Formats: sequence, C-alpha cells, structure tokens
Amino acid sequence: MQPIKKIPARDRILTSAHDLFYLYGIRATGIDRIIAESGVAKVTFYRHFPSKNDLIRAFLEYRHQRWISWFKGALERHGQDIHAIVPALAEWFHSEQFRGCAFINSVGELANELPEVCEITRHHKQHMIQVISELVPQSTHRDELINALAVAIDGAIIHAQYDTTPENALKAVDHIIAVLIP
Amino acid sequence: MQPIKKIPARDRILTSAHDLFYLYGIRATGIDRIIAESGVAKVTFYRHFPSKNDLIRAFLEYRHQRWISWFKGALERHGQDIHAIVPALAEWFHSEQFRGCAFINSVGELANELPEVCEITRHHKQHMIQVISELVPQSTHRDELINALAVAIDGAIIHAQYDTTPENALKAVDHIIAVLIP
DNA sequence: TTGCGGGTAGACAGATCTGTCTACCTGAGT
DNA sequence: ACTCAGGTAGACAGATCTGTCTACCCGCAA
Repeated sequence: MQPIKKIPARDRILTSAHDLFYLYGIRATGIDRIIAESGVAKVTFYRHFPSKNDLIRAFLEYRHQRWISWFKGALERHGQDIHAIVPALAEWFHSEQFRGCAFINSVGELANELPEVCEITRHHKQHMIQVISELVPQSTHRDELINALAVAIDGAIIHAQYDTTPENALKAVDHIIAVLIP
Repeated sequence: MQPIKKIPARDRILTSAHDLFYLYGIRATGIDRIIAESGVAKVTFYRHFPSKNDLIRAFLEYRHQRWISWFKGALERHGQDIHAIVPALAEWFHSEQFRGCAFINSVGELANELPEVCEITRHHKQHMIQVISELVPQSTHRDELINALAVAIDGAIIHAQYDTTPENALKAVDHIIAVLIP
C-alpha cells in the first residue's frame, strides 16, 4: 500500500485544485481550501504556484490533457466513427461529477480579468475539433460540417449542465449529426 | 432635462448591477462597487435587497425581461421567420457589450451555491424556445427541430463568446438551420 | 404643521482572501 | 557524516467582502 503522501506535492495540489475549481468554480474556491484538501503546507503551495493565476493556468492545462485523453478513449471504445460521439458524450453527461465544460465555465467567470482563458479555451476546442475531425470521412463541405458539429457539441454540454437530465441535449446532437451527414 | 437622480434608487441599483454582473461576473463584483456605480447609499441598497443573493435573483429576472423583449424585436425586424434567427444573433454577437449568455455564465459560476439559477435558466431558455417556435411552421418532427435549434443557438452563443470573431458561430447556426428544415 | 416614505454619508464588525515570513523536519545521495 | 532538495506548521499583514448601525435630510400630503 503506497501511502498518499508519496505523491509529490505539486500533483496533490493540482488534483485538489482541479476537483474544487471544477465543482465549485474558480473564484468560489480559496487557496486555503486547496491547501487543506491537498494536505500541503502554505509555503509549499506558493513555491509551486507563486500566485493563484499561475494555479489557474496550470489547472486549465491539466484539465485539457485529462479531458482530451478521456475523450479519445471514449470515442475509441464506442467504435471510433461519427456515431461514437453521442454515446461518448452520454458517458460524460451522466457521470456523477459532470459540471459542464471547465473551459466554458472559466471563460464566463474570468475572461475579463484573465484574458488568456479565451485563448486557452480556443486551443482546447481546436484540439477537440481535431479529434472529432478524424471521425469524419473526406467529403464536400467537410469544414462546415465539423464547425457545425463543434457548435452543436458545445450547446449540448451547456444544456446537459443546466437541464434536469441530459437526454434532450443528447437527442439534439444525435438529430443534428443525422441531418448533417450526407 | 430630467436629472439622473430622479430615477428611483431600486432601478439605478438594478441597472448598475446588471452592467457590472454581466461584464465582470457576479462573484467578481462586490456590493460596494454596485453602490458606488449606482450612486446610492448602502442602507438604501440593503433596504431594497436584503442580501446579495436577492440582488442576483432580481438581476436574472431583469435580464430575462430585457433580453427576451430585445430578442422578439430583433426577430420581427429581420422578417419574423426562421431565417431571422441568424441576423438577430449576429446583431447581438457583434454588439460592444456582448459577453455571452448571462444565464449560462451564472450557471457556471453559481450553480453549486445557488441551485435555483439552473431552474431560472431553464425558464429563460424555455421562454426563448417558445419565441423561436413561433417562427417554425407546423411540420413532422417539429419538437425535435426546435430542440436541436435551441442547442445549436446555445452553442453559438458560447462560441461567439470565446472566439475571436462570431463568424464561425453564425455560419454554424446558418448551416444547421439549412439542413434541419425539410 | 406634522408625519412619514424614501433617501444620504460613512464608520464599523467580522469573515475571508491572497500572499509573506520564520523556524523547523526528513530522507536520499555522496 | 554532511548536504540539500523538498517538505511542514502556523502566525501575520493587508486588502476586500457582506452586512449592520447611527444620525441626519428633504419633499409632499393630510
């Protein structure tokens, strides 16, 4: 049994920050709480992340890696074609901790004070688009199709976040994909 | 010349809160700043809104009224049919103060602490759906069409918020509408 | 004239937030 | 045996946040 304490402080901070930021929001989560949750000393925290904004950037980078690799895996598990998108999203939307897209949430919360979150979000979504574009066969209007798909997926994420169930969001994506493919 | 001071305190508070909440986010905006901006005394503020949460609820209600009536007007100006949606959204997305959907933003920021924002958001979106459903002629699969449209519009709002220009978001909605109508 | 609804200015309490500082501990490699 | 990277506990400073309190003001209607 590997004790928890053997995990390096930086990693513990990052995973705690991830869970708290994602669940409660970034501004709602104080440094003290992250320190308590990760069981790290305050000095240690500030040695790794000189300011909260540095932690926010690291959190977004971490979230990006984590989400993209989960997404790729889910698509593969569901058949690695365009019809894998809906069941992959369904998995996410139904998961216990689902709270929408961490990037979209941080844009709404911070874009004015930390302008780079928009850029970070664009990179993240660009990467997501690149992953789904591998599922779409060569065709005319391929770019329009992918652009429309990206917008529909973001809309579905939002709907699943505020709706009582994610079913309508999933149906909408399903329907849009159906009418979109030639 | 009607001096500004003749506008009742409650209204001044509400419009200031609206502008600040929408631009900077709700948590990022302190009561003191709203008080300063609206030129009202602190006691007056707390007489009208006993707590910040009361103000948040009033803000969402106010925003709802204001946005819906703007939206209806914009759709009418653009021909009051399904093809009015894209130019109406274009107007909004290009406007100086555009910062996405106030409801979506507050869900991301507050849903955990103030659960009713999800419900308020559902009501708002329900109302939006009702407005656009008046543009859609009777047809088979009408409900699916409207549901898909609602998701696509929310996705476009998000995209327009973090993208450098709203053009791709608008193109996506345009494309989705085109393939959606029979 | 008197009463009152609605307003003003600003000090204050108490919590909480970010970030700094001092002083100490531990274990692995040389 | 020694060093040093990396860690710990927790007090403290200073800003900022929500919410309360006292004391005063003005215009209008009965």
